[in-house]
Amino acid sequence: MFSFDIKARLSHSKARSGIFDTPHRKIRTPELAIVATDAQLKSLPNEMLHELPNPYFIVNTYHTYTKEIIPNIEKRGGIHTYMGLEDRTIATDSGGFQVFSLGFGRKHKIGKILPSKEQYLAIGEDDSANPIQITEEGVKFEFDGKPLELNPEISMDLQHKIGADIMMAFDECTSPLNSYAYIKESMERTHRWLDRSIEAHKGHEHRQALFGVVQGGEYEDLRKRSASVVGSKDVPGFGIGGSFGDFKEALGTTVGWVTDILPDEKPRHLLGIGKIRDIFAGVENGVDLFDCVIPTREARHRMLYTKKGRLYLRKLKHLDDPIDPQCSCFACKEKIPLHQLWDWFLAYDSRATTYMTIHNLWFYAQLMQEIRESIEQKTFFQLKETYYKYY
RNA sequence: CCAGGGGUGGCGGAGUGGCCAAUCGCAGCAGACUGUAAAUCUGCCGGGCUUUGCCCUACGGGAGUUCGAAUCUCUCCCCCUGGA
Repeated sequence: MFSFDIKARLSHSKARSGIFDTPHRKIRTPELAIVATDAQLKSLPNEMLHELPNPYFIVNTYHTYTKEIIPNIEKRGGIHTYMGLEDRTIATDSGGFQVFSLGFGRKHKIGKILPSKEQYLAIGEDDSANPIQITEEGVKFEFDGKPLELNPEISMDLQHKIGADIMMAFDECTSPLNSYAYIKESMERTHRWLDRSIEAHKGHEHRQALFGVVQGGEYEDLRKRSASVVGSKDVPGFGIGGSFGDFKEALGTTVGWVTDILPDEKPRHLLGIGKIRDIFAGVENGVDLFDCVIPTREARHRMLYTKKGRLYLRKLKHLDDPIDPQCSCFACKEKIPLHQLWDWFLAYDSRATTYMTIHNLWFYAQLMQEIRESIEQKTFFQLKETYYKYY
């Protein structure tokens, strides 16, 4: 269980394809996890989940905890039966990301990827009035008026209850606005939290794979330090989190510092990354697993993924054609015309976002398969060229 | 025919003498979205320009009052609600 077999490697690159054996499925890598924050996909009825082509999903511990979904998951005997996905690999995020996204990130209305240097200078570092208190012990916050707490032990306990195949160690995701000193301090705390996560996970190793998470922001020395500390732990795989630099091209380089040091024979999951260019950059730098809200969120925002790039439904709303005649998703197979999707959208008919979500998920499933095959057939760089024309 | 209430930008609907080219919502146009507080958010949205400003045309039509009117008066047209 949790063996990782690398099937093919690409020369002049760190890219590899492989098979990660998890209790519910052997997933072929590279693969992207679809984000099901509340143990369900937004805009998609649970009954339809098992009809999706995607083999890998990720559920959020923070949200299932605060919304008290976990007891229901337990009652159904775990996340796989709860979601009706007995034959898929499911991961859980630790809740650590919310420390950032609901704390510092929300205060500054910023994601972990910095939009521009100007914004950085305009905002500066200011961590006052962070609604979430972070200490060595863990994190205290309020939800719906009631005080709650999250720390490595609590996160592990909750993730055990959810029962996913892959779990993430409890970490803190820092912002590009944080100082070097803060990112270093936070990273070291994340390392200590990793030891506590591993300790709290004892006895569950056969059933659930705990991934240690590498942090260190955009700094080479911190990333390398984190990779060597986290990489030395006896865990079956690794997450790579945080921000990767103040311009998008830095992602590959930053990830590369980490994957050079992490044990080669274990899988790496690049947390929360999923733009198409970034997937290619990640794969090229030795990433095996990804997860991202982009396919689902953008579908709800009427952005359709096709081989010819991202398409605004708004601009195609008069067309009688399906989204992509080559695609085999439900929307395209049923030849649902673009104008119909638009009419549904205007009428607040959920079929609009449901079909668009399904389409984008199909697109990403297909993309990941093409990437795997291209590594095995040594055509990865041609494939990358093709996609870079439109993405 | 009488009484009352209305007619505002593509639509809905504010405004009732100057700060009104006119709040706001919808639709329209452009963009964003990376371990999901997101079917969300941002910008534009009468026309033209030398676009932190200027000019033109505009709040049913016309005529007035006034330094100044979408806002007041008169008149005409149209719509709605009661009553003959």
